[in-house]
Amino acid sequence: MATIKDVAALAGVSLGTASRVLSGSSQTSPDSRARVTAAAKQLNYIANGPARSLRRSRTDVLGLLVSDIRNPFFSELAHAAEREAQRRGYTVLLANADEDAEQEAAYLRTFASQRIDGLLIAPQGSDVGALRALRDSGLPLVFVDRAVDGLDVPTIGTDNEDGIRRALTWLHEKGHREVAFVGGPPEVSTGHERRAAFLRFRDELGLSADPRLVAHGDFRAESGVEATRAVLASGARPTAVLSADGLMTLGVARALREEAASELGAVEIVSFDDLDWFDLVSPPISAVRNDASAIGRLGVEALVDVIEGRPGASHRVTTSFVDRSAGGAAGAGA
Amino acid sequence: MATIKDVAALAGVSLGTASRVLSGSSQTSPDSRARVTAAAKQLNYIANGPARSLRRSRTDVLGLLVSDIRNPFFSELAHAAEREAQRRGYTVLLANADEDAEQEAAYLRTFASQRIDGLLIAPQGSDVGALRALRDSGLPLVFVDRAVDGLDVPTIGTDNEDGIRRALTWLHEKGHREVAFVGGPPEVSTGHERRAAFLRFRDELGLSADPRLVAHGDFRAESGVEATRAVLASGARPTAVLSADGLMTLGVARALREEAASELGAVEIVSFDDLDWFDLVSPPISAVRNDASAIGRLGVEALVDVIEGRPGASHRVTTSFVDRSAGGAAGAGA
DNA sequence: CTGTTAGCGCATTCAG
DNA sequence: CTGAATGCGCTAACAG
Repeated sequence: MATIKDVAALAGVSLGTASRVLSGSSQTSPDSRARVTAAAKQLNYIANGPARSLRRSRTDVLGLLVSDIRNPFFSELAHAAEREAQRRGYTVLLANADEDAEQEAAYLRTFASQRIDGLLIAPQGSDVGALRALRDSGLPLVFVDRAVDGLDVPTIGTDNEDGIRRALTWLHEKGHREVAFVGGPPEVSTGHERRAAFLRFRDELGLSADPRLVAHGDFRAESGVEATRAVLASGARPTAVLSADGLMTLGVARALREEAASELGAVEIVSFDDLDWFDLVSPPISAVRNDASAIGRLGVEALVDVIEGRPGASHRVTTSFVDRSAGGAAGAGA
Repeated sequence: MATIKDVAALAGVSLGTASRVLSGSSQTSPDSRARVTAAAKQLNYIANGPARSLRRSRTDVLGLLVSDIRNPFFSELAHAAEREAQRRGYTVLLANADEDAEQEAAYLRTFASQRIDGLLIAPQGSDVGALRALRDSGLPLVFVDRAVDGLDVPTIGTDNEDGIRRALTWLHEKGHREVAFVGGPPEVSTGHERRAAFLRFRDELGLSADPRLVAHGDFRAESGVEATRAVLASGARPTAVLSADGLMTLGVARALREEAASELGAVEIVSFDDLDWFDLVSPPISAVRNDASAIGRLGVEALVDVIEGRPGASHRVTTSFVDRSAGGAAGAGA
């Protein structure tokens, strides 16, 4: 691999001049510019990133630590974050905690060692200490999707309460009174917030407060199956299920399908997170649209702000409701 | 951030000794070991990756450049690759070409600059020159999912011909004669191979050779809609559609659903790539199971082999067929 | 505008 | 087994 020294030699200029031309950091004569550029092209020169990072003490790399890359919500978020980062001159290093606190910790170390310029993270909620240490060590940090109590870090999340309100109001209007809730893990902020909102609006709307209607999983499909089975096994007979996560909705649908074969009628499903196949099942699944792209984009924006010394803004992205029921205006928002 | 110098000073040893203890590269006395370890912990020392990389001229990072991170096939592949890499002591830097040759080229440069130890790539098929240059520059390379002609690089792909054969044989046995094919872009190896296999087995089985039954998209959902509409608009009346990609299958299903409302009966869908919601639509979608996890795993294995000087083995992962039709033994493999 | 020089933090030589 | 010294490739002073 050619180094900048080779380029300088071939161009017949000093190392410093070559560096200035290649990084465009300061004025150079048209002549040197031409010769260095030509030499670089001829040698197929590509700057050595680690050396550059060592010297500049920045990497132009952002880390993105998601909870589960196979969850469409996060792959969408990652995609949007990557686009936005590239637009701003950063590269994104993506890592997957797989809903596992230990892996999260391991990647936190890896990122710290790589000396990334900033980290976008959907925290599992467990190791507040590690996150605080990272933040205190000066690493710009922004939370996406999930928040962590007691840490003053910009957070871009969804307005969970509002989303749940839309879903329950809609169910209530459609006449449902026995609504089951399949929530996420209570130790994760989204799990907790959505559950709290469910309980609150359930009561406000006068829906059944039967505790057997409430279950929770871990944001993975299989747990949606299990939670739904648990609700049904308890003897409760919901007419609708509100699932707090898109992947879990898959499990809910599958579990209801199993049961439908035996005894139950059609149970309505409403999902927090809109997946692209929800219009294809029957009955179609209505959903709270959770804007992963916006969260990814705003997350990068806030992170770059922090990196560049500006205050990073927190956001609560608002949701909309997609009514896919027979009478509903499919795709209608707000 | 504490440096190794700080650690050495606090431990009362020389920089060299501290380095030896921390990297375990050579024998050290129990005494120094204890003191250095303690000092490192006290200072919350995390080695500076760029400096380390510069000195060792390796990064312990593998690049993974996928075609589309929102395609479940690739998020599954990425997940498996990441697990396998971690198991072998590497970190994966994941990037998304978004089915775009220019982005692919941009990330190729970024990776080269980062001096990653090796690259796993699902090539778009276009810039053979850039890939050859990379390979010739000495970067260990392995292709996943897609191959590139004329480049001697280990390739882990699916046995496309076999998969298409399974699908068509099954359709033939179910009595279908008018089978439409929604393929991928012919310039991508998987697009080309699956199309060629379709044509071949279509003729061998004596299925309709009506050219209006063949269309192609770009491996994204929307193109599946368009290709299906095009087939139907041509006046052809397929009784089944074979889609060459999971995301496109989503589009195929959506387009057929639209049409079904107006005039068509139920058209059977078979998909190359099995998505997790295929059992939930009616009629359910049968599929060729394309083992993304195996490809990711074997890809990392081959890449690490190349990095460590061993020859990297190419593989054709075999498929199985998931029969979800009324009479079919759902989940049956082979 | 340009050449020269000094490190960034670390692993690794070379002497002890 | 350890300390001292060297340089990986690059950018950013510092003088001209």
